[in-house]
Amino acid sequence: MNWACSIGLSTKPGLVYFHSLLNSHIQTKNPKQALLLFRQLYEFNVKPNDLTSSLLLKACTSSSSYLNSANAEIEANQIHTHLIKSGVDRFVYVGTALLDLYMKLGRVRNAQKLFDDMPERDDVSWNALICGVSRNGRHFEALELFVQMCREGFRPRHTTLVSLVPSCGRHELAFQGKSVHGFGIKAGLDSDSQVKNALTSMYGKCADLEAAEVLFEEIGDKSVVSWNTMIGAYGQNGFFDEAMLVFKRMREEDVQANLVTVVSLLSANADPESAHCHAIKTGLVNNASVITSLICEYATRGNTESGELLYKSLPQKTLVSLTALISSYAERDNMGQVMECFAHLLQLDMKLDAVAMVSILHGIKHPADFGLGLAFHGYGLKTGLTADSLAVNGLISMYSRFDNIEDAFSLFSEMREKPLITWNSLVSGCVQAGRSSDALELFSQMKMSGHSPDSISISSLLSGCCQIEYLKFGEGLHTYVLRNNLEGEDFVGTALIDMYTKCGRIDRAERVFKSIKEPCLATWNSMISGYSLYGLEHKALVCFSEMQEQGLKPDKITFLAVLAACTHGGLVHGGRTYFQMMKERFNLIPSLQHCACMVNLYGRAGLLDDALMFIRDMEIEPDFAVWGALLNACCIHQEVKLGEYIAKKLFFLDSKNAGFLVLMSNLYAIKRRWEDVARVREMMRETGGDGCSGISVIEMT
DNA sequence: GTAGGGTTAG
Repeated sequence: MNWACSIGLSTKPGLVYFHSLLNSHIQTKNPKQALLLFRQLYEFNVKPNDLTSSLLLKACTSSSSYLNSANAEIEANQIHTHLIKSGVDRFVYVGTALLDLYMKLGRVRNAQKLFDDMPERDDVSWNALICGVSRNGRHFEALELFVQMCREGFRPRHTTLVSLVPSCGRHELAFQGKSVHGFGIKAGLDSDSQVKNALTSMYGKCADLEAAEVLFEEIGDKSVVSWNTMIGAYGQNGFFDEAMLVFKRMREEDVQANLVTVVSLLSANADPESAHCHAIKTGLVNNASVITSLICEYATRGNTESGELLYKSLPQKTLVSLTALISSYAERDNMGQVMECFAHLLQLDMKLDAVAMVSILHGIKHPADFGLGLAFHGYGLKTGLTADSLAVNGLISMYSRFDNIEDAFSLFSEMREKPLITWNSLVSGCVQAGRSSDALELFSQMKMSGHSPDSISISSLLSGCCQIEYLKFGEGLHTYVLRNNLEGEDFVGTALIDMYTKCGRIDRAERVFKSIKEPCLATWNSMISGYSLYGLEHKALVCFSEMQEQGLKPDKITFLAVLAACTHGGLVHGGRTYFQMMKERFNLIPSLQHCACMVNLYGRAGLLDDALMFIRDMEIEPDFAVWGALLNACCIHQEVKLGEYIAKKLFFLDSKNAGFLVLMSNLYAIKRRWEDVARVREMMRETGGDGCSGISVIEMT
């Protein structure tokens, strides 16, 4: 009662007062105060009505940080119970507000049940349902509901389209998106500028920039949102200069940039300095979203410390900014820091969403962390996150990383909507786990289910063909590539070259390579290593210089291929020169693989002293492969003494790896030292490796 | 209505 006195009320405050107070809490996005006020109603013996409840629900949905808190869900259930008890749940608009709250909490199933049980529905409740389903990533379902809504005689409004259209902003639904656009035109809803913005964005996300441009130019009153949409459309498709030009036009037309403009420009990477400058000038640099974008910029450049500092500078921590940090740790295999972030998130009373979950799962790579992966799977089941295809996708990838294909498959089969990306995850999971036949089987299933495999599916499948040397299937994929105009894609070209090389058809690999207009670095690399694999070292080296003439800078993989080519051709001097070039001209630090390659080069040429000196001068500790290369050379040149010395080293490095014993046994055999051969064979039996395990695959035609 | 954190590939 003190509270009433303090604002000068001598009599019991009426419901109207509470409503206006609730309204102000909605304005200030303060659900906690709204809930407190609602509880106080009972102290005054005031009975809330349907409007009170709907205002309370609206207040709850007004703040995203509240929706992300662990309490929100419990309180939503309490409100729901209260609504049923007081009987106000029969009002359509109250039910719709509750549905909206459940949707924003990610509880799609609860919301859907609510909708199914509604005594009556109107177009607003349909809109809320479609909007929620769409925002929760169930895009195909959103489309189905839209059709159902029309069938049941409800007339979609422009808000319906604005809710639905973002769901069509993905390649697999591009066709449906066009249909919805057509529907909008027929229904006369397309003149609305919000609808046009949504459609522009949709076309941008489907990489149909021409359609996006046409729509954008059609918008008579281009708002800052329209401009941002077009900047984003260009940026997402890699047209950074065009994004910058639109930004210039926008400024010429005196449209004030907002934070979304800055964020879009930052992610479009179009001259980040000027975007940053602009942000500072306009004061937008203090904004949390802008800072989050900067955290990402630093993270992608490997500068986690700056990211951390920026995060600490944020007055209000958000899930998005924390996710940016988490993913930069996960990327760098720093699960310790990732888990600290997770603990921090719990302290902040937040919960994971699908993106945050995926970021964490991405960092789970080492067998020791597999338990964590299982725990997060459990977390997903408990919080309902596993209904989101994005989160399931992360789980499928995680399980495949540990060769746990059965669990990946069972997650997959339980999914109602299977987006292309999930098929791709499973396909690449199978290939990585060495189960290429399963991957190829999935390919036909995915076509049967109506998906058109994209460049990612094809590149994964092609590398599966390498694994089982399945040339015929690879050729089939090549035809698919040509029929669907995917040959221009970097990944596809590279994978094709790789497949043909590994399946014994260097001629075809060469033909594919020559058909590519502008090969990227990886494509050049796979051609160079193809040549070197076939002992065509001169072709490999010509390729290497042509690549540089095109203005491309070789990387570590290029040099692995080049050094291998020199080894095959016995080009000792060349190899030495390229090794120097790699370090001095291109500032690349040689890895153990490069060093093993050099030892191999010297060793095969019989320069065992040079090989030894090379190992002595190495800046990193030589590993099994480096010493193994030298032992191999000893076999070739029948150097028993040195061989024995190296074999001892190898034994201490990894006594379980029987490879060196095979080499030693061969070495003794060449020298006809049969007693020693027998001794080594005995050791092989003791270590468990018979030294002869291996398989060959012959494709039956 | 617009963006920011994220998954699949050589």
